[in-house]
Amino acid sequence: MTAPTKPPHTSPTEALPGSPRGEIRGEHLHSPVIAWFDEHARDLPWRRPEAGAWGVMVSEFMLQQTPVNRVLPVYEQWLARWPRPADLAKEAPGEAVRAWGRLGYPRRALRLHGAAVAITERHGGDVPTDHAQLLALPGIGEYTAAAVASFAYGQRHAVLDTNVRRVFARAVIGVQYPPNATTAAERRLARALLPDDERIAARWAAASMELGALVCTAKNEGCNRCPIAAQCAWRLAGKPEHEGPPRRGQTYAGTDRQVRGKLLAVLREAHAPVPQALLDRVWHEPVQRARALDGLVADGLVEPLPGGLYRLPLS
DNA sequence: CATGCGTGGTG
DNA sequence: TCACCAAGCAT
Repeated sequence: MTAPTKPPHTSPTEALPGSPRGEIRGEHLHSPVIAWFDEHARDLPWRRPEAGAWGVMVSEFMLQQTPVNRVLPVYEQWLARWPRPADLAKEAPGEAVRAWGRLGYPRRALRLHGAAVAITERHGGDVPTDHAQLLALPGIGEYTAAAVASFAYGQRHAVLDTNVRRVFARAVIGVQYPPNATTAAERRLARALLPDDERIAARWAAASMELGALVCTAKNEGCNRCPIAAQCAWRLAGKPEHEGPPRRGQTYAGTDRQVRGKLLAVLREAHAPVPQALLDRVWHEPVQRARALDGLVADGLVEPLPGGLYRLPLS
């Protein structure tokens, strides 16, 4: 459940900026943000009651690094085809990869399939409610475990995604962007800001995330629409620009990732084993091409067959 | 803890 | 145009 070997911190509120006497527990943020959420929350299918925990979990996998608009149609197909974890667990993993389409990072499809198998075997086919059990599933990390427990089951967890981190960085810390990697100080802050009441905490988690997604965006932030603009430390400081080294951008053109994407696209479209010669056409450079294909096989995304044939994995 | 991992939209 | 970005995870 809780992290085992954490040295006792001094005062949990000691390191909170703008919290001279530790009275910052978020009361001045909760009400306006939740009220804003009640008014402006998007009507997303995984937020409807009928989505259930499985719907929430599928959406969270798909939303890991992929925008909502591209997730929506795939999510609908996925839930219609595999309405319960056991339905997906029965399929070959390659079918999950195929149905993933062009969402990107297809290892997520493999992990979601693996999670469905584990849920079927270990949890009687029901998405576990326990945070630690969620965390133990493939493809579920700190964020997703908290998100499923909070959104699907209404539990009280600090849900710290990139949107929330940005909202906290601005509203509380007073800087434009959060650190590259999530820090202990951010986790501490998120826990300190979590409302005591379980139901309100779950609402707060969704609301603060939505605020970061719709208003407190990375670029072109909409302070004029922000319910906590009056209390925002960053805005009050005159919205200073991010200092320090620019965060490393993700190059793509010419990388193995691009080659892997092209190879997998061929295999997704094929419904019979594909000869090597067909895969060779996607990339001119043989060394990189071979490395990319080997990587896909090593990741379990591609299954090699005798005779130089390849397909999406049957097992 | 820095890297690798897809894809398409956008200013 | 092209760099940057979008609800992370595993290693």
